[in-house]
Amino acid sequence: MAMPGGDLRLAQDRFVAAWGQMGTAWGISRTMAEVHALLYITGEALCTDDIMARLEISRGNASMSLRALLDWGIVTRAHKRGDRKEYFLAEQDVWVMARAILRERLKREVEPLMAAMHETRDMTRASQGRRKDYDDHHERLDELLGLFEVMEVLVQRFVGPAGEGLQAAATLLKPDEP
Amino acid sequence: MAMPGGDLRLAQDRFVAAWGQMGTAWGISRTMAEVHALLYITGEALCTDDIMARLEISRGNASMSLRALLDWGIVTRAHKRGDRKEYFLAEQDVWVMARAILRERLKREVEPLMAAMHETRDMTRASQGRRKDYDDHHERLDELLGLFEVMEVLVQRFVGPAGEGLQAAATLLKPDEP
DNA sequence: GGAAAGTTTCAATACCTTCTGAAACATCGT
DNA sequence: ACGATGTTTCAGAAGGTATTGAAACTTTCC
Repeated sequence: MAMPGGDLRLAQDRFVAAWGQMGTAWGISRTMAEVHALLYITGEALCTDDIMARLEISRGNASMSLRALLDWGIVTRAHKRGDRKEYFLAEQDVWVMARAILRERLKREVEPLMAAMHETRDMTRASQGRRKDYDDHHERLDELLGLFEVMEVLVQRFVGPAGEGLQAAATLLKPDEP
Repeated sequence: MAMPGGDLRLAQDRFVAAWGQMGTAWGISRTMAEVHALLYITGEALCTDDIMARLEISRGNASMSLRALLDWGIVTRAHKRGDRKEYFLAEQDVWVMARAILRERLKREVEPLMAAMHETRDMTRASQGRRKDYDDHHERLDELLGLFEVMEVLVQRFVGPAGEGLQAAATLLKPDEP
């Protein structure tokens, strides 16, 4: 019975805000998350000016965020016939989206950490097997490296190239619950 | 060949720095991550002053970070006989640690988001089935909610109360590779 | 009970990331 | 080739979170 029309926009705004919030909590700039949220929830191809207007952000900010989203592979360029303006479209398959995000974060943040841990371990290799404190140190590093390796395999397996794995695994897991 | 003794400390510092860096990238304060890293990698029970000295941070900061780590359940209090000072010890089982971290973040960041998405969907329920744009909007929200639900189940299943699931799953997955 | 040792809180400050706005740059149509 | 339209970059400003340092509070021991 409410007047229909404005509430869709309100709902979109709510979603954009929530998604933006989540972004900040996970180390993604709020605007970047909001731009993505807007493109996803509208499902439309929007141009930079549309985004600027809707989110009330500057051109520079919009441009930077769009570039980053393109880098992440969760937004693609689109063109409208007879219009040389560039439009942007969010990946609509949430599984593809999740894959892209996980892959990117794994590459950017987890792999450097693992490399650092390996280097850290090498720093004290000379004293290995001669002193308990050094051995304990190595074991702790190895435990952590093991954890990350397993997680990496899991992620790559589920959201890697094949992709449908996650879905299958999830349904496979559910029946076990009472 | 290198003089042994100092290099363990250097290696620990390296690890602390790397872990701290990772923290910031995932929305955890650098200091909190560093305190945790220090406690984990030394494996020792350290008191606030030890941590302050080693990390060169203020008392207030150390206190806040320790409190947060206790809240997360990845650091516990420890007492030394004949010393009324409080010491802190990091959880040494990396699987327990991972479980605690995932559980906490799920609760703090994912669940509020899901709640917001449900609310968002309810905001436009009135127009459901009457206009295509509204229906598309609902479908997009449902897709995303579905993704999060599956991920939640996965995480809860693997790192939930039972705990050893992840390890098993990982070894189960590995053989598939060529 | 009171001094000493330990712990927590909080307003002020520092720091760092994000954002703006404008200028430089690129591309297209005529 | 030139003007018009669209895009990127960047130095400076804004904003927000993390950190400090000191004061308030708590506990323990004599």
